[in-house]
Amino acid sequence: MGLKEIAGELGLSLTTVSRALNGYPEVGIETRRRVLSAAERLNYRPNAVARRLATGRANAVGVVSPLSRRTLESPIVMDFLTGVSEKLAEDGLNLVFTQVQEGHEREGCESLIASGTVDGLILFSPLLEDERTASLAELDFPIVAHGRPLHGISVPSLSIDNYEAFRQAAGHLLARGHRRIGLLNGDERQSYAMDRLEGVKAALADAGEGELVLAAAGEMSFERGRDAVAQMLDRQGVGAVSKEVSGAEAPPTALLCSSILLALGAGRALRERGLEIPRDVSIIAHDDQVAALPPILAWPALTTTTSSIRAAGRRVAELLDARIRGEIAADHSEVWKADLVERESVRVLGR
Amino acid sequence: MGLKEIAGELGLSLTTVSRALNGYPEVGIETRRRVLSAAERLNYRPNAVARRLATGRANAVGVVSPLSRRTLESPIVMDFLTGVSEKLAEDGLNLVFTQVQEGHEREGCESLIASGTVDGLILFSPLLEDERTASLAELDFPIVAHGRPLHGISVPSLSIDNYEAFRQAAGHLLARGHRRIGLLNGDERQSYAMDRLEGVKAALADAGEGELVLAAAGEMSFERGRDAVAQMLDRQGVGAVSKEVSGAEAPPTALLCSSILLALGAGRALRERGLEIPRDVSIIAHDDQVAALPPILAWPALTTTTSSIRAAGRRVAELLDARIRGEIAADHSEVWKADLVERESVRVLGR
DNA sequence: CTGAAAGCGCTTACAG
DNA sequence: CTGAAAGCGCTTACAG
Repeated sequence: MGLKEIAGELGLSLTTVSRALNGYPEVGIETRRRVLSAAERLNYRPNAVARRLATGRANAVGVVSPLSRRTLESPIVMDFLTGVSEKLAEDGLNLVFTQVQEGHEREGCESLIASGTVDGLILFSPLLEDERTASLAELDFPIVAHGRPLHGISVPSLSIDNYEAFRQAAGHLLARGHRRIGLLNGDERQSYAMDRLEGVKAALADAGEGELVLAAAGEMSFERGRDAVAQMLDRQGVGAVSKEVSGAEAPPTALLCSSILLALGAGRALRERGLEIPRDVSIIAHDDQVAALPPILAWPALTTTTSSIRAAGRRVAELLDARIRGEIAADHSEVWKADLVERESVRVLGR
Repeated sequence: MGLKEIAGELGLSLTTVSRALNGYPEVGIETRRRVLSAAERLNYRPNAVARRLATGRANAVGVVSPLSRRTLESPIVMDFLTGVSEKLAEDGLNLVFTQVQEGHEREGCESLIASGTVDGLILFSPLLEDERTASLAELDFPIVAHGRPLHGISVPSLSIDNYEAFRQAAGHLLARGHRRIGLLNGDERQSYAMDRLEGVKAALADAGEGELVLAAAGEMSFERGRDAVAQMLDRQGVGAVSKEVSGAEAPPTALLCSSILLALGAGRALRERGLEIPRDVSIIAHDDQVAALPPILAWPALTTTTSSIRAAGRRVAELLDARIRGEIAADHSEVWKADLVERESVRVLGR
């Protein structure tokens, strides 16, 4: 069931059979018909490995994602991957998935590249924001990043406008009378989290009033959301929230959360202390539109800044495809706007 | 930076260089040293594609997972994948990930196999339980399944003892005075869900009392959990639950849920109607120990049957490795026991 | 202990 | 429109 068998069967050369199968124009119409039907009949499947070696094209792309940090965000990674693989499947490309220990991203990429098993690489968010992996951009290999690259790296990238999304979200709260705002952010060494922090600050500056009374950064897990809020409340006194004690030491009346999971954790800490959303504390969270974690998981349903991570995955795969074909430049970058979707977790404060 | 360069540099043959690099014993100690240091100096990376073609070994395994049904369970798939990829990374194997449209599992597997890019295949749960993919077992290709294969297929597999887990969970409820039990199950065409249903039935039979008053099967999402319980309550009247009206038409006092997400949805439906867990309804859910979805996501924390899907992923990868090397038989199967972990979602009913 | 040569299954100039 | 031949970068009998 190799090319050779077909050629033998038909009394043709390997060359002709190969060309007929690959749709080269110079093959006679009748010859092509015969080849195609023989291939069908013999259930011929080309050996991708041999083809790779001959053409130098792997027909596969790699996705590199750091292990430990990501695990807690697994639904997000998975939805991204689903988007990527949908698009790749349409184009007949394989997806080689590599999780690497944090800090070993560079090696992971290099060995994938050197092994010749991929034509291009997708970096999931934080990678390019790590100094150690910054040099990957100079590797002269097709790479597309999800996330805004730092350090002046020029890699094609797709990111969402985190700055604007969180500026708008904070503005939304300020317009509804909130003055003490908290931010439960992701790891602020990563651009998306940095941008969100800056966005919140910008909104406060624009408004000329209000302050950021809690700014926690780190892992975006349920536990951390709960712990951060619990700590704050226990330190400042639970009563402070509902009684709206003023002053710098008073807890926030509203929380911006970088993920649904973080918001769920925050909600738990509040509820454990008898506080209610949005009566006592309002919440806006960022929603990657992960099927497994809808904003209605929270009670009440969360107001969110929304952007589909799955659609982003699709688009990143498209961009990588284009990049491999040399159709887009190394500094191509796309920025998607996130939508503010109002639900039930924000209260208008009386004056 | 190929073998040829090193050979040229050192005045050795390709043969010797290749053998030195691959640790063959018949190479002179001094020769090996020189080759190794030259390889290091020239930053030699073997071309995996060429090696594949020459050896017939791909040094990669494929994971095939159906697309649509899985998306809602993405954290589970992802944690499984993480387990698999951890183990594969240790062994220097690549992971080729393929999501296929439901019903196209067979094609997905076949084309991966035919392409020669993988040495073995991992089937994620439901695959082998589909008649169309049953024939894969006869393909004479190393395959390991996660889940209990149906139809007398003999593929090495790892599964958890779903029957026993749910029998025990139902027994736990029966022992605490519950007589009307509901089951929110996954798709019962799949073995894990079938087994859970049977387990519950067995417990009821053992006890000689109690009945299954709600048995819903389908997608394991938050929405479906909520809708199934909402429908039931709205049909039978909310009051019926807390007042513990007896009779066949009365709603369950306890719910067994095949996933945390399902339990969260059920909890939502209850809360929306003013019912509380476990005061009005007790819940036990199955927990795959997915980092993103801990049982404390629910309020109160859920009592669960627990088994790590990530550890299962690791083990499945190990089994596939062994299978590829011919170390285990086609009918090798492992069954893991799930642990019943008590938390706060089960109430003892007064008599 | 080392090397010349064939081969893995394709693709693709090159020649006709 | 078709074919003979070289080549992709390795591995591995086989011979010495």
